Amino acid sequence: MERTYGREILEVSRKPRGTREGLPPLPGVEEARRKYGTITTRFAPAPTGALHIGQVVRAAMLSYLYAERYDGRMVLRIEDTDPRVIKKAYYQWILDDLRKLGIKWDQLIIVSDRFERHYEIAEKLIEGGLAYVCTCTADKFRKYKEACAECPDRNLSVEEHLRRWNDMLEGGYSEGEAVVRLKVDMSHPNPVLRDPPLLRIIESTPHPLKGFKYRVYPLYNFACAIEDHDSKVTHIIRAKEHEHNAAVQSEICKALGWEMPIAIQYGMVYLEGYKVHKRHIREGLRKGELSGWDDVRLPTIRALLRRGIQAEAIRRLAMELSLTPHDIKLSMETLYALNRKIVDPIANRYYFVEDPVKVVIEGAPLPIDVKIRLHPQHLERGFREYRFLRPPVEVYISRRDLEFFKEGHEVRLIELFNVRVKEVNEMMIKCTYIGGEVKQGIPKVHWVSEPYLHAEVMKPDGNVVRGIIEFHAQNIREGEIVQLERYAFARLERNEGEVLKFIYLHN
RNA sequence: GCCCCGGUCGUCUAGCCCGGUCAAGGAUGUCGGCCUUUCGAGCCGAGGACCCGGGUUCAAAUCCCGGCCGGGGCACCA
Repeated sequence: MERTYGREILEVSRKPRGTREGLPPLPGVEEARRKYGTITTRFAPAPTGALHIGQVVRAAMLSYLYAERYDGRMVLRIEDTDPRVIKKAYYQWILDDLRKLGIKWDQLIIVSDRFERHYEIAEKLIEGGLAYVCTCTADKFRKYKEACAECPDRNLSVEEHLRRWNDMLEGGYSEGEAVVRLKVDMSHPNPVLRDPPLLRIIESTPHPLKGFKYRVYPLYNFACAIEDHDSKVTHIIRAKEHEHNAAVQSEICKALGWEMPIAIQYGMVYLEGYKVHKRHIREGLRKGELSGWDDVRLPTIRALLRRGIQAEAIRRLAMELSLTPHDIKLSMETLYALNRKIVDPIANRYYFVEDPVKVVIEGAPLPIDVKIRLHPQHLERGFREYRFLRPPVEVYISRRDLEFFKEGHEVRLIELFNVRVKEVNEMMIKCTYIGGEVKQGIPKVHWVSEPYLHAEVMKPDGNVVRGIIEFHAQNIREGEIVQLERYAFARLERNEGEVLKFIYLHN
């Protein structure tokens, strides 16, 4: 008798193997639709600087893509609840950067417009005995927290706390002297749940939008709970640094009888070779080491766009990364690979020669006319045309290609003709013409001839490479991405007439 | 110290919930070849991973326990 251990019947055919098609499903979509009619995601940055790739590629992009996929809504919320760390300019930057990435939102909330609402909720919680005004110093409270002890204020009457709350609003307490806390449990195993703070006083720094109008400001968790609820957010997508915040928000919701949205905390995103902390960036900016938030050395959206990274590449990257819970070390190479495929068909080709070396060719059958395609797969875009009338024929090659120019060796000047190297010295290379037909098996080298233009390419490390570029490059529009053949893809940032200034994209 | 999360090719990811189809798929990078008047794109091929140890089971990448490693949090920041 044969015994089979395998399943005898292949019941359901399982999910297809291999590449995932699009985004994995979001949990709780059907339930959210039943309850709220549609799903709503949100992206809630603080205006503390320019958005960077790590922040955007998941939190922002996936919030948008999921909203789009499920035909839901996306809320963009500016978390401007700490006037000490935010700046006015960044509000607009956030909107601009997101728009350039093709991210569209259905509702924009500036949290500072909503403080009255926050006060209303705070008062409600205090009235219900669910929150209280604590006058411990931060230090002192930390001690209570460590000891799982309640602070004496906690059990004062509701009337007293209401009085204190009023004092907070009216100016009876100064910065640091009072804070509203949610009454949870001072001996909760998770320390963040031991009566977390909800609102605090900031009176010495004017708010960039509201000035000194308010002196009581909500903390992140309180603002999130209220704003997510009021704008009917069903799915929160954020990094796992917020894991414990989800628990706090859940407690706030519970106290208010609200339902907590589904919170998905994805793993940390580390960018290989970058320091993404805003602290580092601000420091570099202050010291003048960085030219701005769009400095090419930075992984900010502004810098990436400036270099020529396409919104579509970031979108594809987001799809690829999705919402996995483990930490990842993201390599820029992955982004470059995606971008390269997008940019390759659009980028016209030009010859750029870094650190030029002169090549003099004798014996060429003049005149010679050559037409070089702007793009190898798109003839319709036209040509770069050249005419050599009188001897000697002179071109420049890149010093990097010097290795091919050994006496007696043959080299093809791409799209021009083949030469044999006669003599190499410090100043120049002398060659003889040996035919125009494409010859296989010999090195092919690009070149630039007179009249040429000067070009500068700013590399990702901030260094500038200088060289010469063909005359036809003056047709490149500012902002256009081209391929400097056998060198790199680059974006023309400025055409200064005599000098073209490029930003290096990737090879 | 306390509270949490996670560990599949170098990297990113599929599979894990519902154990067998997985001697683990895709992408990227690497190497080789083709194509191409680019070191780009495209095409073909190669190499490359289930953290470790127990347990459950006929069968474990998948379930359970322990360990190890990585990460986050313990702000009157977000």
